[in-house]
Amino acid sequence: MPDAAKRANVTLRDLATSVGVSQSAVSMALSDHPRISEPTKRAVRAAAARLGYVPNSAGRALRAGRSTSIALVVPQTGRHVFGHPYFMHLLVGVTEEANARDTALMVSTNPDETHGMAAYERVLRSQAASGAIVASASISDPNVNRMVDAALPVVLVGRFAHLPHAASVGTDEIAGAAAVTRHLVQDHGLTRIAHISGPLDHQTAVDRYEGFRGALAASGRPCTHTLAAGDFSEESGRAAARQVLDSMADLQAIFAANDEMAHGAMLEIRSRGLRVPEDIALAGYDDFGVSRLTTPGITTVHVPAQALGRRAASVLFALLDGVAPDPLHTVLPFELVVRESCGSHHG
Amino acid sequence: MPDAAKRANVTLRDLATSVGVSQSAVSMALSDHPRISEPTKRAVRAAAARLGYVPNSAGRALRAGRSTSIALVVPQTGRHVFGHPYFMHLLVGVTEEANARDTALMVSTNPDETHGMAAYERVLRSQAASGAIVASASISDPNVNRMVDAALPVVLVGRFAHLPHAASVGTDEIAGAAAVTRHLVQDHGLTRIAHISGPLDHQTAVDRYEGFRGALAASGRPCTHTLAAGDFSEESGRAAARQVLDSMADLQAIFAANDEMAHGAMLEIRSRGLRVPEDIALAGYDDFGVSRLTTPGITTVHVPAQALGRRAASVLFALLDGVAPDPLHTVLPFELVVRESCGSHHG
DNA sequence: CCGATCTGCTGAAACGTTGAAGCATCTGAG
DNA sequence: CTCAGATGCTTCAACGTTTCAGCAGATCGG
Repeated sequence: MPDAAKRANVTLRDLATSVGVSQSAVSMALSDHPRISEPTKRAVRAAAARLGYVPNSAGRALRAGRSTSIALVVPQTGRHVFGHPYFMHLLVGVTEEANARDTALMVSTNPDETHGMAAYERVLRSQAASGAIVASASISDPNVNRMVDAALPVVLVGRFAHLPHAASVGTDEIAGAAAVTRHLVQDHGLTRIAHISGPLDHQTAVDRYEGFRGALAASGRPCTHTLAAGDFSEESGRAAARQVLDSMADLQAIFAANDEMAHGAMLEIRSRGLRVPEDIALAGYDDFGVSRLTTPGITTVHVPAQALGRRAASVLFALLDGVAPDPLHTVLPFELVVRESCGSHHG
Repeated sequence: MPDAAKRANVTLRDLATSVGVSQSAVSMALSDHPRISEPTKRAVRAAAARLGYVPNSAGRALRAGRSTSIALVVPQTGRHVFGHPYFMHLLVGVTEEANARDTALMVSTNPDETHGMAAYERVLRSQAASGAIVASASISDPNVNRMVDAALPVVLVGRFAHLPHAASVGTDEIAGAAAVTRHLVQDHGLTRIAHISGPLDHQTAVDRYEGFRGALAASGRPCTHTLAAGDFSEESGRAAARQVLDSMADLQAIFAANDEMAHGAMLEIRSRGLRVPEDIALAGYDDFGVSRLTTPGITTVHVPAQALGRRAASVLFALLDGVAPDPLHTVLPFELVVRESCGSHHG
C-alpha cells in the first residue's frame, strides 16, 4: 500500500533519481523491456509503488499521438440526453466495457441546439479521445456525416442507412414494431389500431412506424389504422391519444412508439372513463421502466440498450486496435415483453 | 465553414508554415497577444479556420500542467450508478455547467467492488482531469478521504460530516425526512408509522432515518414507530413492508427512505388486499420519477439532483480558479411533494 | 542624429513520456 | 588473445503547446 509523500506529482524523473538510473531505464523497466535487468526492474517497481507513481496521461498521449480515452458523443443537450433512460443504459454498457479495458470515458453533449459541432470538436479533433461512440437521434445530423467522412474511429449506435461504411450497432426496430403489432392483431384479434409515432425526423420513429404498417399489411386481415405524431414525451402521447380517440370510431388499440407516450395515452384513455385493456388495448416500445411501473403494465418491446453500449464500445476498441469489426453492422435481438395492457394472457 | 483537407491533424506548425510566421507567433496570435499585429492575427485566424485547426489537448495539458477536463467520480460499478436516476440528474447538472465552461467531462466508475481506487486513480492522479466531483454513497469510503487528504481539487456531493474541510454540495435530508414525517403526523393525524430505511452505512439512509425519528419526537404526540432496513431496491422495500405489516398491529403509515422501496411497499400492501392510502398511508423520498408514475402517486421529498450537479460543477470551477468556494458547504433546498398516497388533500 | 523605447516577431526551453540509437562492459567462441 | 555478440544502461529526440528572453527594425525625444 503506497503511503509516502504523494503530494507532488511523481514523474519518471523522480523515480529515476530515486533509483539511480536514467529516466528511460525507468520507463523501460515499467514496460518490462527485455534489455533491463531483473534487479533494476524490481528496484524501479518498488520505487514506483513507494512514491505512488501514476503515468501522466497528457505526456503519454502526446508521445503516443493518441489518448487513452474514448468518448460517448450525444449531439443533444445534456438535459435531453440524460433525461432519457435509453442513454443511461447505453452509458452503463459503455462504462462496463471501458472499465474492462481500463480506459477513461468522456461524455460529450451539446451546450444547446445551435452548437452542433461542439460535442464533437471538443473531444475528437482535439484528440482528447481517441475514438467515439455516437448516439444521434436525428435522421440527418450533418455532424455524424462529418465525423464519418473524417475517417475518425467512430461507432454509431442506431441505424444510419445513409452511412453504410461506418461501423454501427443497433437493433431491428422495424421488426420489433412489427412483432408488437402482430401481437395486437393476431394474438388479440384487434384490427382498428392507431399508431402514435415519434417525430418523423428520427430514424427510430420512422422505423417503428414502418414496422407497424408492414405488420398490418402482412397480417392478411382487413385492418384500419391511423397515425398521430408525438415527440416521445408523455404529454405529446396524451395529446396524440386525444386526437386518435376523437377521430377514429371504434378504436380498439393504440401502439405508441415509446412507453412514455403510451403512458400519456393511458392517462387520456382513463380520463374518458375507458379502461385499459378492456376498452382500448395499449402497447409501447423501449421497456426502460415506465412500462413496468404503470398499472396495468404496458406491453412493449425491450430495447437492449445496455448491450448496445457494451457492444459499441467493444467495436470501437476493435477499430482502435486496427481490426476491422466483423460484422460492420451489429444487430442485437429485441424482445417482445407482453404485459397486461393489451388484453388477457394468450401465452 | 471549414471545408478543406482536414484529414491530418493540423498543428501550430502547419499554421505557421501556411501563414509564413513562426510557431510561437501563431500561438500568440490565437491567444490575442498584444505584441502581435492585427494583420498577422487576421492571417493566422483565417488559416486556422481554413485548415480546421483545433488545439491538441494533450500538448496543451502537458504544457499547462493541468488538463481541461473535470471528472465525475462515482466509486461504484457503472450498473449501480447509472441505474439510479439520481446520478442521471446529477449528470445533467454537471454537463450543463461543464458545457458552459467548454470543459470536457470524464465519467469514472469502478470496474467492480474490489477496485476501490480505480475510479479515482484513473482520472485524477494521472491528471487526465484537473479536478473531480465525487458522489459516494458509502459513509466510510476511504478513497474519498484519500482524495481530500491529497489536497486535490474535489467537490463532494452529499453530506460528509467527517470531512469538514472539503467543499461539498448537498441538501438537508434530515430536514427533508422530518418534513414528510410531520406531514404524515400533523396533516393526516397518523401516529403508528413504520420507517423503511436504506442501508445504514449510507449517509443518506442515516439522515433520513434521523429526520424521521426527530420529527416524531418533536411532534408532541404519542407516536409508535418501527424500523426495517432495506437496500433502496424495490424488492427490499417489499420485503421490509412484509416485515413491518406482520409485526406492527394497527400500522397506519409507512415512510420509505426512497421511492423505489415505497413502490415495493405499495405492492406488498396491495397484495394483502389493503388499500393505499385508505388503509395504509405511504410516503417515499427522491421524486425521480417512480413516485409520479404509480397509482396513486407517492408523496415524497424532491431531491434537486440536477441543481446539485450544476452547483457542484460551479464550485469545482471556483476551486480550479483558485477561488475559495463560499460557502464551503452548499445546502440546496428540498421540496415536499404531496401526492395521493398519504391521504386526502389537506392543502 | 543618437540613445531609449516601442513594436513585432523569432528561438529556445519546458511539460512527461517513449523508443531508437549509441556506448560501455562482459561473455564466450575461435 | 581477439573480436563478435549479448547485456544493461544512457543519451537524445520527438510529440504539440505556451511563454520567456531576445533581437531586429521602427519611432521618438532631445
